[in-house]
Amino acid sequence: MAKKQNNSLSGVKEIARRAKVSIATVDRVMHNRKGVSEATKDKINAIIKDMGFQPNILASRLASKKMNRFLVIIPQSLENEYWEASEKGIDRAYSEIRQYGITLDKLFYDLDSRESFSEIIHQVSVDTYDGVLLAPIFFDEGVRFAALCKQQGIPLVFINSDIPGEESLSYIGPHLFKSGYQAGRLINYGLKNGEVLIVNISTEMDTYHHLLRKEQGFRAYFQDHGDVDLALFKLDIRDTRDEFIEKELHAFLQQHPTIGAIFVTNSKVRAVAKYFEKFRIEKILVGYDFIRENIHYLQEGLIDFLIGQKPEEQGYTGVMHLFQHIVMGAAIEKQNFMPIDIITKENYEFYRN
Amino acid sequence: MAKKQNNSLSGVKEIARRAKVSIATVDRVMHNRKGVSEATKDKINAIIKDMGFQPNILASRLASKKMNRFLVIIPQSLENEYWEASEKGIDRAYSEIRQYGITLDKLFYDLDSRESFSEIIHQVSVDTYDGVLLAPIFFDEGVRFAALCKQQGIPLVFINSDIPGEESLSYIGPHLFKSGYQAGRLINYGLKNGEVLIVNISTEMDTYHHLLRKEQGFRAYFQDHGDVDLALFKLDIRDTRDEFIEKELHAFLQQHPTIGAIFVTNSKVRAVAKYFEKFRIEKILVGYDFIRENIHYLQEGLIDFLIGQKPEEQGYTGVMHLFQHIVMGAAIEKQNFMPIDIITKENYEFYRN
DNA sequence: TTTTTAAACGGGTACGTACCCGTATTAACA
DNA sequence: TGTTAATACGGGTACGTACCCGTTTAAAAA
Repeated sequence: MAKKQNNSLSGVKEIARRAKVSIATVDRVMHNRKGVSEATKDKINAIIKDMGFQPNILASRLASKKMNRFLVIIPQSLENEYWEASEKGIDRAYSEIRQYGITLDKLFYDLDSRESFSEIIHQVSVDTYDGVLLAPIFFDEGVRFAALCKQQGIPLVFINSDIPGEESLSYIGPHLFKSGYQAGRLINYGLKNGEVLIVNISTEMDTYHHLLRKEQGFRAYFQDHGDVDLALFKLDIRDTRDEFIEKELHAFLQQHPTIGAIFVTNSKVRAVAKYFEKFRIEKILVGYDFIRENIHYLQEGLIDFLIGQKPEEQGYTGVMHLFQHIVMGAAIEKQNFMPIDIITKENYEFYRN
Repeated sequence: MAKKQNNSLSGVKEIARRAKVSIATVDRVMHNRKGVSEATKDKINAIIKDMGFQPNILASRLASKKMNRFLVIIPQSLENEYWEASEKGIDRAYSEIRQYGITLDKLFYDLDSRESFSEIIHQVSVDTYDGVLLAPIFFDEGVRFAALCKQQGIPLVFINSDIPGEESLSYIGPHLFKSGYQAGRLINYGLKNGEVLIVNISTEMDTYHHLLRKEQGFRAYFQDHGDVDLALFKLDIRDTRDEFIEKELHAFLQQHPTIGAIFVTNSKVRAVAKYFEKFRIEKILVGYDFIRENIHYLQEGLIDFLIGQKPEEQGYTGVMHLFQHIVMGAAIEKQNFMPIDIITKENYEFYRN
């Protein structure tokens, strides 16, 4: 069963023995510190390569006692299941790596307040951190913050939404355009007759911009499949209160009774489902995010498909990327798109966000 | 940036100081070894609880040098992408935990040969292992092996297919019935007219049994949704060669030209797609597994949906469960169903198996 | 040549825990 | 009371790596 190890022919000690130098010198080479002649450096590197030597991370972390500080800046998760999941993923990652000497600070901003974000990035001293995870909802401020990190040489990981041109360690999040494209397919596949309506529900301009990308993907699907010549209607709702949404929807659908399917570009699909329930409307309904109310309407059969964006995994992966890069010195994929998950009444119970 | 730790008010040393005993005694209590009086044991336990002490796993593993041996028994992955993925997941998990002093042996049997499996379980000395991961394709032999492990007190994890009544640490794999149910939904949602055909392609009885569970789920969907009164046809093909499959399919479809959708209960869906391609047939086609050929036909638009069973994750999770339980002493979920992933032409590029 | 100075390297200790081995303490029995 | 034997405990070393500090060696300057 559980036995003891035997090998003393591995590790830095063995390398030192083979190279006829001390452990300290091997160590210097491994961390490319100065104080080693080119000759011995080459010899040691050759031996390391030959042995396929992998340093013992346990011993390494134990001995170094190096502490790394990570900073996380995400929207408040209060009453927001999506960001709650994201934070959960962050916490899960943290619990796995804290024993490696990581500390993690979390800062939250208000999803509806650009100022709250601005405030945070002005108050925090980024240079006290070794890595930052950011959900850059607000574009301009995000750009400024990224520039700051770059200048300080601090690795920055984006989750949920990307700021393309900006330098960053990696992006982890959905491919908005293609998830909209996927929604197009799902609706086109099932639609027997009638027209299609796209609904954007948002008050903030920045978040609206994300919805537009999904809408573009959605429209692209129907353009690419012109065999079905279908009218695509669009409705922008600038208020997130249920009554307001209901009113706008109702007005629109009175005017366009032939609508057969609705695509809601975010998690507010629940409000549309609620409206459907109230007026006993049966249309194809597709929206976003694995959150309680949406799942409820999925069960009820009012929502046909939800597209999941894996916020939990985004948070987890984001922190892990920082860890892999900063602590383990590993190379990181620059673009890391989440899978476009299709959630239905039949498979939601097995779904992992 | 990266600084040093400061705390010397944690760890066994601090416990020893508070309890006015030596580190060795604290250690004895923590591993409940004998040689400690009840009084001091209680005192130390109280302090541990009070401090909320968590032993440093790094130091612990480093010092103990305890080796754990895991055994993995799965089908040969040669020319089988599904099991190839599974093995990849196992290897990924192994590479993450090997530094904790784990060694892992892999044994492979032939998916088409019950004897090859029988042979393995008779030759291996299970008692030299601390945990076993098994893909129990062959039912009876699986039962026997599970009994053996139970008798020896060795934790056993099943992946891919479960042996219900049997004692095991956990099961990790798909919910066959519900994945079939999901397929039913997908077909019913998209089917404009025509009838539905279920195709089982398998030569081995044991694997056929798994297909049956999916078929049952599929049928259940149509029973639960009687509003669509639809004929469900069924075709069993007992040979996995493409020509044979083509012939059987062709014969059947000549007789039943009104079939509008086909559900193939395993990864052999590629053969049906190939047939569709050859004869330029356009019907809804749903099948299983994220493997190269299937993806190809997905791209071509010949397969509409693939249901993924996450073999890579199954393998990974399986090994990790053993590790969590045996090394970390953590509690493990007994049932661990994989998500029922829906893969389409639009989202396959982001899919992770 | 001698002195200065930097480069190149080795010795040794520490990280937090595991566990061997030896000793002090106490109980049990002759 | 002395002897034995178990019980209770402490000292100390090891795990593999990091890194401080000191010493040797060689090159440059005097």
